Amino acid sequence: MIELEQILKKNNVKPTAMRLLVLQFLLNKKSAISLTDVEDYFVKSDRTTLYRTLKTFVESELAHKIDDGTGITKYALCEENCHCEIETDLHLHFHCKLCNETSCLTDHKIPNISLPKNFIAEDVNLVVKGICNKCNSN
Amino acid sequence: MIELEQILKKNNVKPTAMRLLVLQFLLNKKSAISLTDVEDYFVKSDRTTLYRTLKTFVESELAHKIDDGTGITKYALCEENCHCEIETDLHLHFHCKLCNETSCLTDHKIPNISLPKNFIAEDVNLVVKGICNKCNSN
DNA sequence: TAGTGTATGCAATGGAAGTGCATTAATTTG
DNA sequence: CAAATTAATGCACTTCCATTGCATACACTA
Ligand SMILES: [Mn+2]
Ligand SMILES: [Mn+2]
Ligand SMILES: [Zn+2]
Ligand SMILES: [Zn+2]
Repeated sequence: MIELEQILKKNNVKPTAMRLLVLQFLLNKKSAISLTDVEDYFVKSDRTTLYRTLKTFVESELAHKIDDGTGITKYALCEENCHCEIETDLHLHFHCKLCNETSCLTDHKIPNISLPKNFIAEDVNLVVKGICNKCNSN
Repeated sequence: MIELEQILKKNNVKPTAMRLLVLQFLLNKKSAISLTDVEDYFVKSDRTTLYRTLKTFVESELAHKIDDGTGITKYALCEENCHCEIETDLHLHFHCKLCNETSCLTDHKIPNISLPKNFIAEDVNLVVKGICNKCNSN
């Protein structure tokens, strides 16, 4: 678990006990998680602490926030060397209506969007809703 | 203003006084509006009525809901013959960080999104945030 | 005109994000 | 090591918006 510490330190986040645990939790998840998910798992910790832990992760570019349209903010760890850049890092997010899971399709980068004259793009959010591969095979 | 009635009737919405007024309000707006926008304009009407009016419009495909990432639901009238179909009707939405306005770029349809094997797309939300043409020229 | 269904208004609820402040833990400094 | 400073945590509270329940008013039909 020294590795966990390294990850945090690399991003200039002090490795507190709580942060290590939340990081581990995130690492184990293949799909994006909500604050409530973390809260339900770490029942003994305070919601605010968990909230701020996630916030810290996002601010230090360890994780990114996902607005999947459900109204509940999701979080997922960033890929190695991600800086959430619009051209290189931003990717498609998929929300399954059946299992209700949101996942990062990191291989599917946001396509180039042409905008009308004089519009400047600084951020893009692309969410596809539908049925995921797991639910589709049932 | 008989035209307004026609629009509502065409979509099987009974043309009450309130609905006609809200429809007119939407027609006059070039950018998307929030429930609070409507509420601020029609100060004498109840918020719930306005809320349900917008809901009715969305359900009868007269308008569409827009999740622009601000956390505040926006509404805009649909184009003629729109059925909010994923291939033909869904379009790009732009949110300006400066003037805080969200607009429908109806000429910019959602590009074809390739998904991994066995994923089914049923809905897509594409929002670009940045600086709009008006704010850019200042 | 009576009766039925829909629309409206008011009050209350719910869910989630975010903040203020006191307390505790960690770190720095003398 | 002890005192002082800084950072992290926990608890209570707030805010904001979406949504619902229910009573009343209105519109339309038989
Ligand atoms: Mn992602
Ligand atoms: Mn639109
Ligand atoms: Zn699924
Ligand atoms: Zn603008």
